[in-house]
Amino acid sequence: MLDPNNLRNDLDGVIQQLARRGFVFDRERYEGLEQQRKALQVKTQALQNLRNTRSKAIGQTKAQGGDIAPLLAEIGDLGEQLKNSESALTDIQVELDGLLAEVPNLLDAAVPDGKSEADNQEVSRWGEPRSFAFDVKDHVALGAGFSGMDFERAAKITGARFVVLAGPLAAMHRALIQFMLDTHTREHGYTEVYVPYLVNADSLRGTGQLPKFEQDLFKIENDPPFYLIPTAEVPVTNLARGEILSAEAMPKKWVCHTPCFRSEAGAYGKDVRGMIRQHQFEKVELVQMVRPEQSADAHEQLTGHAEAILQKLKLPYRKVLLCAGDTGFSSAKTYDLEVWLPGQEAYREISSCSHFKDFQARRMQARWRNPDTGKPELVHTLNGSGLAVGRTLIAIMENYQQADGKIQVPDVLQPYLGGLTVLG
RNA sequence: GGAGAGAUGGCCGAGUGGUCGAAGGCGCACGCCUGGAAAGUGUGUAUACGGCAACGUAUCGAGGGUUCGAAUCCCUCUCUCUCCGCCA
Repeated sequence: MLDPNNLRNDLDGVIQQLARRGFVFDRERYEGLEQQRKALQVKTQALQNLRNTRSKAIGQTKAQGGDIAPLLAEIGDLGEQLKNSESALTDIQVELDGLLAEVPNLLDAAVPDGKSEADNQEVSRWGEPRSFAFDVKDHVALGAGFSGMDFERAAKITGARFVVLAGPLAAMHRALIQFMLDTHTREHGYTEVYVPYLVNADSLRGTGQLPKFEQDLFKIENDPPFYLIPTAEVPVTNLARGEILSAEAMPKKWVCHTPCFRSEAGAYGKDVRGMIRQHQFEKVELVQMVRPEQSADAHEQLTGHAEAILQKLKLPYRKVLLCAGDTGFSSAKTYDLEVWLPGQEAYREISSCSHFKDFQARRMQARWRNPDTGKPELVHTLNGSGLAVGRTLIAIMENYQQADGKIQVPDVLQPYLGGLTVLG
């Protein structure tokens, strides 16, 4: 949610900034609603004031043993008027909230212009893509080679865009989760949390998936409805919803492993081969809640924490700053980390690290008490994948493959696999 | 799933129709006292919206209702706790 004061004071500026995303702000509707809101609010409060003073007078008169009949007569249809005014005000506010809930965050000044992925800005590269003396296979072919990756059976059990992993691949998948969690908790200062995988609508509104992106979610009929989490960002960030954190408790740094569920509506035909785009996948997520003045630094650090995993696994990657058109709804600034996939001869997204500033915090009312002012203020939230586990598995398979179709185990993972050095 | 008890400010806790945004205590902040500290003592101590301000309005788990007036009465829901059942 944008700062309502910002909208009132600098509407032109806000509209201009939103245009960078290609978002068209309905100025006329907003101004109309805002005007009505103001008028109705003033009117409603005046009526409430009248009711309060009259009622108080009745109370006093009664306490003194006076006759309240004339006072009661004076009230007339005040109650009716007030009720009408209040409900009109509520209607306007609901409409206004609905309008504002679908407005994306303002972009950070550093975000480059652009419409799509093609306009993203490469910031840096790490590692050298390996050259192979044999024909490289992609992860699907490699997985089929030792029967560790089975899409047919997954389709039988459930449907398209699911996978069954078996044997050493399943073990490495698990080892990766463990390795990532250990690294972030032991070396980067995060606190591990375990959270629900089903969340309510308020949580999704808090982080920005609702109301606009319901089609991307799996919804469970329940009263009230539950949703399968599309990312741990939702339950973890919402830990602070409606709370006021003490200054000493900041910054909050949480790491959380969860499965993630995405309906991938609108992604038909995209990445249909293999494990790149699934309805269910595992992710280790980093979430931070920091003081506003520290959030820019925290964003760089958090991205570095995700990079550290790729570096320890010796996987070549590049860091990309997303352009205006490719930056997500709630984010002010996003870095993607893209890992090199020899099977595709391309860098593919494996982590997305976003800085939301106070956009999510305002939706959630996640605050901290600023010792300088003594007042509660909105926190800044950040998160990033550290990393997407399935895609990391793929990257290891493709980058560490041997001519015989077997896969070397990265050094850092060997302790997690009982010293195993080769899969296959 | 069955039975019962609850939800009030940072915390504890009073308050069953009127001047209650809410007694009292704890905590916290500032001051007094002190050589310094403890104790004692004084004052202050929620959030949001509107307003330049004075101030006004709302909020006692949430939503609805009754009433001139609701923390207090009624209805629905949510959550917490206790006991029974069931289960990993």
